[in-house]
Amino acid sequence: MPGAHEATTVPASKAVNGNGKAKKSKPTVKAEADDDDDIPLAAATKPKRVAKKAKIEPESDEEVPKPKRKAAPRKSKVKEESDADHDSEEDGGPKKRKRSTKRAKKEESEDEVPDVPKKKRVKKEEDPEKEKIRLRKEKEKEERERKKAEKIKKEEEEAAAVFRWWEQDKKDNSQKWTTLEHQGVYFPPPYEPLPPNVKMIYDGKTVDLPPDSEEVMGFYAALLETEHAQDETFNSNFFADWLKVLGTHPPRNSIKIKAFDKCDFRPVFQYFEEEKAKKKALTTAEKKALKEERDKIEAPYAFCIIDGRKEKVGNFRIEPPGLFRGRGEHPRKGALKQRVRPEDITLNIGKDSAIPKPNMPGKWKAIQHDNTVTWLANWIENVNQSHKYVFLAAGSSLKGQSDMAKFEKARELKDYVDQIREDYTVELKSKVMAERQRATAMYFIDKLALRAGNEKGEDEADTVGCCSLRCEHVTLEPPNVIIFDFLGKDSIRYYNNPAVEGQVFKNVKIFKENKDEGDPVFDRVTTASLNKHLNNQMKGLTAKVFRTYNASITFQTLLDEQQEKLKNATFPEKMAIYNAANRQVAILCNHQRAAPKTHDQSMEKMRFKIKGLRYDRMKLRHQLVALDSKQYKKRFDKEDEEDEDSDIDDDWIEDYETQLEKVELEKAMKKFAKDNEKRAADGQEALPQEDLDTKLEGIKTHFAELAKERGTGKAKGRGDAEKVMTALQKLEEKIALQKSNMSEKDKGKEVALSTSKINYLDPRITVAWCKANDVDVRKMFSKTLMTKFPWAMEVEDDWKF
DNA sequence: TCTCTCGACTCAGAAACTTTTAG
DNA sequence: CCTAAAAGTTTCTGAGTCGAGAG
Repeated sequence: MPGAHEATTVPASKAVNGNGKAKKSKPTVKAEADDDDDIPLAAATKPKRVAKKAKIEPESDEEVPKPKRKAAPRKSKVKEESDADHDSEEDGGPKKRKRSTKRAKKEESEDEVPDVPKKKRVKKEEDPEKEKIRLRKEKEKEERERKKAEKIKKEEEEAAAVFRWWEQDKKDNSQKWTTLEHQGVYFPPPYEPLPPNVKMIYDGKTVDLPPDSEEVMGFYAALLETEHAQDETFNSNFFADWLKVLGTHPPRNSIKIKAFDKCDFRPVFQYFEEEKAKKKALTTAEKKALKEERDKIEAPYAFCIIDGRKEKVGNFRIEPPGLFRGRGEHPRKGALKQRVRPEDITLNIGKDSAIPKPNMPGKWKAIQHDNTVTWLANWIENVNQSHKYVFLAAGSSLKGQSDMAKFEKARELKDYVDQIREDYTVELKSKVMAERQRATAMYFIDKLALRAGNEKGEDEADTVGCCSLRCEHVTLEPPNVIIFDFLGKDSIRYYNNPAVEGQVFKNVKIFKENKDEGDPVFDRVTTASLNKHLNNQMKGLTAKVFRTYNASITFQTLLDEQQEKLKNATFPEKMAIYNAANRQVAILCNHQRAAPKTHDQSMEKMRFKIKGLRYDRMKLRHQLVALDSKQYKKRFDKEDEEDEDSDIDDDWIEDYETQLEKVELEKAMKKFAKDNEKRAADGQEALPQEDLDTKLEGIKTHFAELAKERGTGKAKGRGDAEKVMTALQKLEEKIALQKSNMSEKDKGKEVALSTSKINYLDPRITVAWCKANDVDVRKMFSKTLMTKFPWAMEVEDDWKF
């Protein structure tokens, strides 16, 4: 790879290596196009060096994003107080928190149980049956509420129990722990052979496989109706690996498996489906019992003791064997991922800690006591020889610390970013090709939030990032648009056509000259060289810091811009504003998801619903015409109205009304039947049939009237014009809301918000925003996020990124 | 020096599972 | 109120980034 890479870069490399005469390959066309190109080399480099120095002493105070500490005025005190009552937790105040929280917790949890049984005696008059039902319901409701409250209490307790590392002064970071105890890893249960009647078929004959080869066959059978089974690479990798297993574990009924096409895995697939259905059919209680049992077995593995504190372990379950599911065009997808055994695993544990015993036969590969790393166990996976680790959970102190450090580093960039931008803007015109390329790459990383883009091997999917972009990935569209179209991380397509600065456009044009589609755009830049340069500009700065910085600063800015709208907003409105900002960041970072399978369908549903609302609105308008046509004319523009509702024609109305009528008739009948059932159960006489008949007749008459109104532009009024106006108003709002919901939903169908929320948005932005706008943070952060970000929860409402 | 490889960590979307909402 | 579907959350594990050290 490296060799090939070098070989393809001839023209540009010559240009640069020539150093003094670097110019020579460039020429001609563009020389006259950009005059600024001939700044002498010395001049181009010198100011940069000066600038660099200046940067290291952070004397530069003139950055733009200045809205720091005092920017936002305190939000209304009143609100803060009034909503504080339910969470006594949070207003414990910063000072006494440490001691008091723990104690308070205990007390609360103790005296919380007794106050439950209170509803017991209720008037026993009226209908005893009804009374019973009512009682039961109330109890259930109480129960639910109690559970909810308990859950919240528990959560708060857990929160109170976390080690408040962010209040300590942090020191040396190279040592990650002093003592470390843990239970090792949890191996999945051994393979259980299929029941004897479940067999795959080869060339029309059932195959009697021994467990080892049957297991691998089952891995594939389970995927029969997924995309994987349609993939040639996947199939051939699977088949090759399975044949190897079959070599040592051949069918017991001496069938020779040779051709993939002759394999029929369907019976096994069907068996799996049945098992799945059985599992799904279990009652809630049964499922719960199973889960409890599992949790009990796993409990010892779920926590470790680090420096004397109990903390959660992340992925202590060893990955079960299966078929490797690489993303995109991964050449190894479908390969057999073998069962991991104790012999594969190295444990990292404290010197004085007891060595755990594996939960399956075998001995650990090795035991080490390296406290400069954070992992508890590691092994090398057989498909790509990649290292796998067991780490602590996201909410642990170790992870929390580095997470916070990441955001602090990104915030530090605020103080440098202006200078850095200035520098690379100058370097965009550098005579030194390497510098010019680097500056251009930095421009993309900064403006477009591209990833660094390391080199990749032959045995991986062909994806790229900034530094590894190839000519085929960027298309120039004069005067200044660059079209990016490439597969990035996880083979997710990045497509964007930003207008760029003229110099950047020119540069890319130069970089692409005399190269083939498959040649790198930046042949003189590597992620290592780029990061080295960035580190010179700011200690600890790397390409990925820009992504964090840009995501968070964008988010903060967007939220700040919406501040006005938030003043009197309802909760859903606030939520919408927050999510809109979140979405914009996700788009910047190109975080995608597969559109939900049911998306189109649910869009159609919404559209239909809105049309129904518009029908209702039309009827109301027609009522108004009948009641007070002057008022109507005053309020509505006939043209507009007809325009928007042009799809509501008489045919559609007829269909719709027929449908409505049918539904209503059915509803009435159902209700009648149900009422009678109930009465029968209560020993009462059934309602007379004519009750129903009258009702049905009424409905029919109503719809007959509607049918008559069709096309007249008028409708029978109910109530006065005033009332109709009010109803109309409400309906308008409802329609607008539904429409906006629909368009938001559609816009967001392929955008994944979660990735940025978890990894890129400084949680303190959210916490401060929630405090300032009187929103419960738990509405914006799921439980896991809450436990992931304990360090962010105490910022003031005016905190800014 | 510079490049290459290894190791350890963050970040990524899909799948599985759970809770909420709609009908 | 009950069920089914949708929405939301958590788990899973693959795919990146990037520093360090060897050659």
